[in-house]
Amino acid sequence: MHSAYAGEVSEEIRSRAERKERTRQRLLDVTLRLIADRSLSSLSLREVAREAGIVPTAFYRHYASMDALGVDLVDDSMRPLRQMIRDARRGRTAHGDIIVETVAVLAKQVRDHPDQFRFLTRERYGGVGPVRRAIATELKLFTSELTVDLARLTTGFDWSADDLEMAASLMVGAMLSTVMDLLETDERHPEDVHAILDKAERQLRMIALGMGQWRSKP
Amino acid sequence: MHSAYAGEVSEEIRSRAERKERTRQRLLDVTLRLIADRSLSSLSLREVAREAGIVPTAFYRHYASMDALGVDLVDDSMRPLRQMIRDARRGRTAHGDIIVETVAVLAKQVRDHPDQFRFLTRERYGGVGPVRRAIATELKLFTSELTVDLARLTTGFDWSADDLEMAASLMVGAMLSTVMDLLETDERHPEDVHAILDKAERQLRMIALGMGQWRSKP
DNA sequence: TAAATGAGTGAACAGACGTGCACTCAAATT
DNA sequence: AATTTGAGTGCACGTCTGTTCACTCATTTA
Repeated sequence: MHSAYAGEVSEEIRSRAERKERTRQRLLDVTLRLIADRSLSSLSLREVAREAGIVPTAFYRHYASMDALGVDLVDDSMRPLRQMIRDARRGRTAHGDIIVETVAVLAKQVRDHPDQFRFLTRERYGGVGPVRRAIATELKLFTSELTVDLARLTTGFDWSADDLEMAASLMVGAMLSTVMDLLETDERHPEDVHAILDKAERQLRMIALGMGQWRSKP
Repeated sequence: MHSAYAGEVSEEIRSRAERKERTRQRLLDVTLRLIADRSLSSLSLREVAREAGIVPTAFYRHYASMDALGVDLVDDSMRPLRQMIRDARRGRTAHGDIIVETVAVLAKQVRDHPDQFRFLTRERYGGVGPVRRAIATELKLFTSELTVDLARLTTGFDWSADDLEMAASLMVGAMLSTVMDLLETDERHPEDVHAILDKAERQLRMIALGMGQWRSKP
């Protein structure tokens, strides 16, 4: 619980700005941890402050409200998703099945950052206005990244921009469903996880088959 | 606001059980209305009671907690979805495009029962445990209904049960995404609604194309 | 007709909440 | 070395919460 050498293991903190940043990060971390099985709106400012080891009023030195913290948390939680795109693109250049690689990357990111993904999927529609809009914006960005990738894969088939976006959002939707299924699965049942990932692969493969047959309206 | 003839327009209520049922229904109605832009967990028992015109303690005559009310509300909100299946099946027997009919039915149900759909999509992942599980159960039922329909349409192509379920859940996912998009769209912009429905049609059509190419593993 | 039932009342409680205000006291600035 | 800054403190407030308890009184039951 407490290491006698903790103070010597971690770097010394002298700067005031640095201390503030630490506290801010701590606020984000405990919030993410606390909403593992509840919604952000059911979380009180006092509870977050208490868990972060500061007095309620000190919270205001960092955020004007819990909503503001929530919006900030969206940025923070999007990092694993952005990393996912980079990893997936790297996997693409290597030999092997694109779909298998993509699902594998997805599974790894969800396994490594469950709280972030839980927050995003939970608050995507269930959250309060500002948070919901922030997530919608980021996911639209994510979808348009995928649209770019799809455009590269469909050169010569004259897909319309609208159809590319349609296909991309279908894929993103399937992937988000997969994420939520993964998060609701007890990780001590590896066969369940495998079934979910297998289903995700088949779904993406079926969409790919559909794309192969698709012809955009002129 | 108040009609002088209100008492004469509606039926007289004498039975006690009937009065209780009215109050219960009123609790469900005001709850559905109040969470139009918030989550169920951010709603207080007192607020619901106040809006329903009863004293807080009278709430307990109907439900042991807000969670219990939430679970009951899932049943209530599922009615439009069940109606949707029936309507879609009826549309199927008539001449015309299955997909166009299905999307039209979906659009109509969402337009007629926005609060119910909002509740379901909001609390599906964002909600508290019991409500989330209740919704998951009902949606699984919905998906298996669709699986049955798909089985009928794919006779002779020896699809495995697993693959049928995979395709059905892909479709359900696309439809739920459509629902959420519809709910977030200002209904005073009919062209936005049209764009969303058009996208939904194309997505379902693309899945259908994929299914045409699909061969289940033996 | 008399008794039992049960939906709804009203006061009271202990606890949690958000936020205002005056404060401390290192670190940063001058 | 003297001054300013600002993250974090401690207290106080008014409000809202869930839940308890003893109650009323119309409807139902016996």
